[in-house]
Amino acid sequence: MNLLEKLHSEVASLSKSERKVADVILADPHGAIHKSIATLAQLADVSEPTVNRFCRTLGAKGYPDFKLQLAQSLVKGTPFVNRHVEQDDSIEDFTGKIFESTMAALNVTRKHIDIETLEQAIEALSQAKKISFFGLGASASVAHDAQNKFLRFDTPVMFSDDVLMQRMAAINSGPGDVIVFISHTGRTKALCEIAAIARQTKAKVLGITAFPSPLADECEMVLSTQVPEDTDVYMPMASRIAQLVLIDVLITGYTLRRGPDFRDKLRLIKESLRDSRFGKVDGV
Amino acid sequence: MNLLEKLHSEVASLSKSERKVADVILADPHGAIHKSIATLAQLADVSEPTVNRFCRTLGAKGYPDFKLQLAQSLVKGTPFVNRHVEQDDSIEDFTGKIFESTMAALNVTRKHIDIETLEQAIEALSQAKKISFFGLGASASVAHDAQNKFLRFDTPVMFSDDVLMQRMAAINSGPGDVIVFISHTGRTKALCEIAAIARQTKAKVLGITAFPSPLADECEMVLSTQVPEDTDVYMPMASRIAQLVLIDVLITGYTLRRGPDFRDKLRLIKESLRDSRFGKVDGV
DNA sequence: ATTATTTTTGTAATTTAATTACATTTATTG
DNA sequence: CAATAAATGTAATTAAATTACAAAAATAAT
Repeated sequence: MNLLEKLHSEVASLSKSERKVADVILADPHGAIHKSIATLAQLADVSEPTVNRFCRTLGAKGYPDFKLQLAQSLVKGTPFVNRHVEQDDSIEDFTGKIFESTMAALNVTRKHIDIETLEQAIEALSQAKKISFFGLGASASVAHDAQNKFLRFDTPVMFSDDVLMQRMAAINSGPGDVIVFISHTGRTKALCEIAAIARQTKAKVLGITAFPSPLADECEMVLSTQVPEDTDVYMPMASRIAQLVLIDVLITGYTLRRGPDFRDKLRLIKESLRDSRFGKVDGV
Repeated sequence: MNLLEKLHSEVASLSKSERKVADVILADPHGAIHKSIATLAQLADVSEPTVNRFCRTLGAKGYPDFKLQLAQSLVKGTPFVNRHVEQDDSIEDFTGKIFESTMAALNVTRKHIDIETLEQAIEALSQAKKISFFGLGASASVAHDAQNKFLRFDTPVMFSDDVLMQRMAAINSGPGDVIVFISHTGRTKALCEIAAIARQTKAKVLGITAFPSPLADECEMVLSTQVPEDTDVYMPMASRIAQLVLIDVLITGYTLRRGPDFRDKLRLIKESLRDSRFGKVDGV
């Protein structure tokens, strides 16, 4: 709870003089942060120590600290809150909510990311003989995207959103191969079975999925993207974005691990794409 | 521009002693807001007036005002800064940078989003006889994802990452159809040509792409996702995320526009997927 | 109702912090 | 290598915040 909210909720329990101070501040919080304790005391018609005590009552160390906290609580935005879309939202409303929820999801994912697993995953990828990305439904496009990124390197990479193909590929994998399973829920039966098969071949199995979940159990390494989401009515949105950003992180780690000479190759690929574009070359 | 950003961008133009002050603050901005001018001067090994002058250089009224502004710019946890990944970054470092850059990109996109175009686009989609999503390379997976989302409704939807297929589909489109072109650069020649063809058929052409750009010129409606990015060495990451979130916004608008009875259908689809999963049903 | 006790508030003194004026040093240029 | 301008520091001044204590108000108990 920030200071301003606290102030609102505690005015009732303040003493008479302290409430006078609170009133002056609440009337113009933005102005208050530039007032000295003397000015504020005068405006509230109380003594300076009263203002000081008031600050301490609100949990601040003193008047300057109080102003600091007040200033911080006045910063507008209150972003990163996962608010649900309502039927009568205006376009601005739900657009803002979606962007904010997505950012909130990214924030949560970043905070809970397991660096150790990430390190293992990057290590495994950079030493892989072959890399595969498997996903179904909405997660298929995430897997597709991952393949697209890794296609720029010289390690063989495949992607599939077909259960039979995935099963066959899993059976034919072996030590040194990395198979990445992508799933929002981690509960898709077909994918769990395939992950189990893949593990028996001693291939490295990485899950980008919910934890805990049946799929996570089958994986050697798990990067968790569990994000609280309103999945009842709408479809997974924010969690899929989190998955994609995780893949961005993986590929960045992979690129860095492979060293600078590798980056020259990337530049070559970019140049080879130039002819298909109008002027000013850029990424795809 | 908040104080912290300003500080970052102006360190270069500061004098030697002032830069020492800046360094101390940048090393621990959160700590700085609780230091007195004397402590800070001591840490930076400069005199107190130097700190004071430093504050004025940054546009503050004095030291207390500077602290106030600094406190405010620290509220969001210092995200939203587009910092580049460096060769010797640790995993924590570049992970943080990627997440932050992505969030920064989303923030920029949200701010610059054209609500009017968005409204037109949602209107067009909800009345479409057929919806197509076209993209190439990395943007193909974005288009793929969009198709996946719209497949849950009763409007015919297609996706293609094949230039010939796209061309044929464009020729066979007509009034009432909506074709969405997705491209990071907006400079892919093949896609521009197809967009031009599509327009001649009187189909509604929506671009999710950079503006201004050759592709944007061919589109009736453009949702811009131009994001400053380090595209020289690595591949487009943040801008693709912005495109995906825009699609989330479009589909949310579409769903809301179609009304509550429509949402029951969504629930039916979800239930039909239940059998393919272990326990606790959820989105895909 | 009145006194004792606690709580609240204010006055004045003290301490701490920030700023100003001016001197000195350091860099810059002809 | 002067001469000038810019940058930095010292010391004095002013402003701000806090503390200690006393007075007043409110509450409780007899």
